[in-house]
Order: sequence, then C-alpha cells, then structure tokens
Amino acid sequence: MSRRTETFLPTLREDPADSETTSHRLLLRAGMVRQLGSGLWTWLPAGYRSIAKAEQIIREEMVAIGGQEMLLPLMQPAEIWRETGRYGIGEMFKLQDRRESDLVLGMTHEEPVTWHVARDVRSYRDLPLILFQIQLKERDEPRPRAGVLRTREFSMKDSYSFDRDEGGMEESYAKHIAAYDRIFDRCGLEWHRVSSDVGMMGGAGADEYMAPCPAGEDSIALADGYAANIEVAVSLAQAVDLPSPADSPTKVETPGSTTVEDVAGALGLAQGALLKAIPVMAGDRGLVMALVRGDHSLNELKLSNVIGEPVRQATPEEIDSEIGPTGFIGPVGANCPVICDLAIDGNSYACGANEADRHLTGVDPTRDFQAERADIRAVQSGDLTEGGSRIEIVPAIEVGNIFKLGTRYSEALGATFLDESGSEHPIVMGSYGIGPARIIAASVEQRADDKGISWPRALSPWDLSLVPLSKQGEPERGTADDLYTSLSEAGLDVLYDDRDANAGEKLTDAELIGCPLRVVVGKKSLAEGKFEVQVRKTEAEESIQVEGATDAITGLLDTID
RNA sequence: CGGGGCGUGGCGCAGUCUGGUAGCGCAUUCGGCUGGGGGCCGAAAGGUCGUCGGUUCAAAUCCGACCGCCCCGACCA
Repeated sequence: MSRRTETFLPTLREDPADSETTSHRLLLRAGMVRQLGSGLWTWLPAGYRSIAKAEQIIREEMVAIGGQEMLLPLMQPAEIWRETGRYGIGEMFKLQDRRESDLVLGMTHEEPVTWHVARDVRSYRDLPLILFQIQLKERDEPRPRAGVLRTREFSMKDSYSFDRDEGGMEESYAKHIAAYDRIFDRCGLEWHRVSSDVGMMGGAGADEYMAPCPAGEDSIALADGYAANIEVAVSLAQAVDLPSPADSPTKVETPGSTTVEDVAGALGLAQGALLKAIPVMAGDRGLVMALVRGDHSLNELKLSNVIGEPVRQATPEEIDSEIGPTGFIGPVGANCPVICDLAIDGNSYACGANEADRHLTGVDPTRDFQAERADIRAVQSGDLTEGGSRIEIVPAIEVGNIFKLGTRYSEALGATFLDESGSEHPIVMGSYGIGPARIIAASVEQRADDKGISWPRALSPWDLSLVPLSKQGEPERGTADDLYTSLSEAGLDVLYDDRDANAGEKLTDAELIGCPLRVVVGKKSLAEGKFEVQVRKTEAEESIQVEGATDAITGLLDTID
C-alpha cells in the first residue's frame, strides 16, 4: 500500500550531473538511490523494495539447495586474516579499537565462517554444509564508479560449502550452479555463465555470472555453445599468409617504422606475419619478453598466470637498457627470457632487430631463438571457437561468481574433520557470491528505454502504478480510490499517485519509475466505463471494463515478464 | 597511483579570463486560474560562492595549501 503523497520518492525531472551510465542516471532520477559519498549509496524506499525482492529470490533459491542462512559480523579481528595471509590486501579497510586491537571490515567472509566451522565441526557426520548470509561488504576500491555498480560498501549474498572431499565439493558447486541459474532467470536478466580466472581467491576453478550491458566493466567472449571471460577465453587464430621460409634471418632497413602497421606496410607483409614483442617486468623474474602475432594483442592476465607473478609493462628506459631501441626490439638475440604465443606457429616472420631502424625477416621461431610457448594472446571478435563458431566480445556486469576453494582456508584455520576410520582431513570448501545491487543495475541497463526504467515484475518496487488524472474531491477520484483499495486487497503492491499534479507529470513519472503496468483512471475513458492500461515494456495500451477490473489487472500482470 | 574535469539557493547552470552590492531556469511556500503528457498569473522564502590562509581600499573572481566529487587509465576477492 503506497500513496504517492505519503511516500518518500523524490524523482528528478532532469538528469543529474555526474551520472554517466544508464542505471546510475535512472536509479537517481526515479528516486531509488542517493549518493552519500564516493562509492557509498543509500537505497531509498523504492530502491530498497527492489533490492529486497532480489534478496528474497536469492534467499529462496539458496534455501532450496539446502543452504542455511546466518549472519556474521561485518567487523572482524585482524588475526584470522593474518592466519590466511590475506591481511595485506590493499582493498581491505583496517581500523583499531580503543585498546589498539587490529580490526578489519569484512570484504568477504571466508575467514570468520571457516573459523566457526573449524571450532564446531568435528566429524564427517556434520558434513556437508552450505551456510550463507546476506550481509554488507566493505572494500576500499581504488576507484568507485558507475553509480551502484562499483561501490565501497555493498550488500552481498555469500555462501560457503563445506564437504569431506573433492567429489562432495563438486556436488555443492553443481547445486550452486543450479540455484544461480534459477535466480538470474527469475530476476529476468539476460545472463551467461562463463569460466573465469580464479583471482585472489585462489582455488581449483571458478565461474562467473555475467549480464551483458554497455556499462559492464568486464568483457566476455560469446559464441554458439561458448562463453568465457575475456581474461581466460581461448580461440582459434585466424590464418595468415606468411612469406616463404628463409635459410636464415635477413636484416632489412625500416627507418622510422616503430609500429606493426608501419613495418607491415614498409615490408609489404600482412600484420599477422610480424612478431610483436611486448617487454614486461615480472617481479622477481625481471624483464620478460612476451611475443604475439602482429595482428594480435597480449592478454596480460594470461601472461602473468604463465609467469606466476603479476606483470607490468616495461618502461622505455628499461627496454632501451636491457634489450634495444624501443620500436625495434625482437626475440632474436634478446637478452631476456621470451614467452611466445601459441598462435605463432609458422616459420617465416618479421620482427625487430634490436637495432634502430632495422628489422629481421625470415625469422623461424623454432630455429632462431629460445622461447617458452604458451597461450598469452587476447581473444578478438571474429575469432572462431574450436567448434567453429564466430566469437563476439561484449561488455558485461559480473552479477555473481562461484569458486572452488579447495582447502586453502580450511587448512589455514584448522577446519578439519575425522572420517569413519578416525583419520583427520581438511574440509574442502567452495565460495559463492551474488551482488543484489548489481542485479538491480543490470536489469535497469538491459531493459530501460528513453522514457525510463522498465522493471520485470520480479524486481519492480511496485506491481503497478495507478494514476488518477482527476484531482482530489472530484467524482472520478472516488472510483480510483476504490480501485486502489480493491487491487491492494487482491494482494498487489500498488503505487497510487494521489498527488494533485498535472497529467503529464504523473504519466511521465510513472514511466520513469517503470512498474510493469500503468493503470490510468481518467474522465474520458471512465465515461465509457473503462480504465486504461499500459504495459510498460511493450508500451501496448488497452482498455478494461471497470467491472471486474481487479481480476483483469491481476490476470494481465501474470502474463507479462 | 598517473592523466583530465568540476565544486555558486534543493536540482541543472551562468558569472571567474578582465576584482567593485550574487544571477537564470526548474523545484519549494502562499493566493488564484487550469486540469489527458511537466500549463498560466501574482506574491514570497531560500546562497558563509567547498575549506583555510594570502594579496588588495575591495575577492565567487587573483595566489597558495587542503578537502570533496566525477571521468579515462592502472587496479578491481
């Protein structure tokens, strides 16, 4: 039951400054959220209704796979984070109490939940377990952005599975996949489950749930039967014409040609017939040269996974002093380890000669230099999957993720159990997250039009907007009042715009807020004994008889979304 | 962390270059008209111009420091 005159729903007529993405702009304008500080967002009543609906769907599906809801502290002793070696994470908020004890604000809850399991689970009889909570997370993001998409504080459903062995963990993982598939379907999102990098969580495997939309921070590679985060995506490289092999490399003059495009043009070669050398600094290993085909680009994450350490691009000074003049470097005779991409599978390439204004042609990677071979290139739109499907790369929001953690946390925190024979084993864990705010933002991004938000019924703050065009005291208003009462008694959530405002203001506001259905009570149609109904998503309008209107509206709502 | 931008009534902006009594639109309050896509008339309220310091007879405006916010990149369990 919501009368607009009694509801804190501050809609904005104009776009706020500083709102770049669709969801940021519309959630603000529709009176759903307000910003308190950088990366700190308040959910106003309307927005909180939507968040609560997403959380309830999540809750139901988690319970359906045997999850048990609980609530862990947001503030945690630093000690358990030291034990797992994660106290040093830069995104973690740290503080001290008045006795100068170190505390952290939880950015996730593996440590405390595992700590409890370590103390209270002893036997294989206590396993398996799936524990979950819907709790705030705090992260000192280097750069909060895009409204509620990347914030420093946000609600997350996080669940943790505890099993006696890998097989059990795989079962828990499969249960989460089933639950997550249902959750995102019920939320009306377009989504893909993609394989992903394991990141800082460590562990044996990970999948992400990605909702494609222009504001997405991640990129995913999509093809028939294939979906992967760009970070780990693999593809078949497009074929390239190479010149005839040579007995040995030939040095050629390439004055001023420092880019792949210049060199290919100067030598009359396809860009793919060049070797692109990308020097990186890799922690303890120092300078390493990554080598990809000239028409490809390096995937730094793949490279750092191969090297086993984070990498950064080498500076021109480092390149000049260690290898050769920037723009003319190559693997032949280079004074550093070389990692060569798998797509470099021919025997006659051109590359930098490590001398100013000179390149080499006829270079055979298996003959002319030593290299470790690995998949380090970035997948490109137009590449083919192994099955032959064309890959497209699209931006997407990560709305959920699931990790096979293994025993990293259970071993660090002593979470073990005794099996039937009395021998002790570490518990095998999984960790699973969903961000309700990102579900809301993704839904807005995927479904909004130029008039505003368009909610699926599952997430809409109200089932419908009821808009009387008459003002208070006029006879038509009484009819609208009756309809409001009747719809509410039928169990529908109705936003009743009982303000004495102009028709235009009320109608555009209803479209901005975006409930799936808008019912207008106006003099003209009422004279014919009818109400006017508009489906927000399709903008299809129809008239319904005043008589039996509540049933008709209930029925119509059940047919959309 | 590197680069760029912005901070002036609730919101969106002008004014800053060239120092001289702080403005516009919308919103708000009151009175009236209007009543199917943000309408009209009249009256009113509301601003230490982000903060601190400096220059000056005089600072929103010039100088310095700091704070906050946004965007691009880096980063992002």
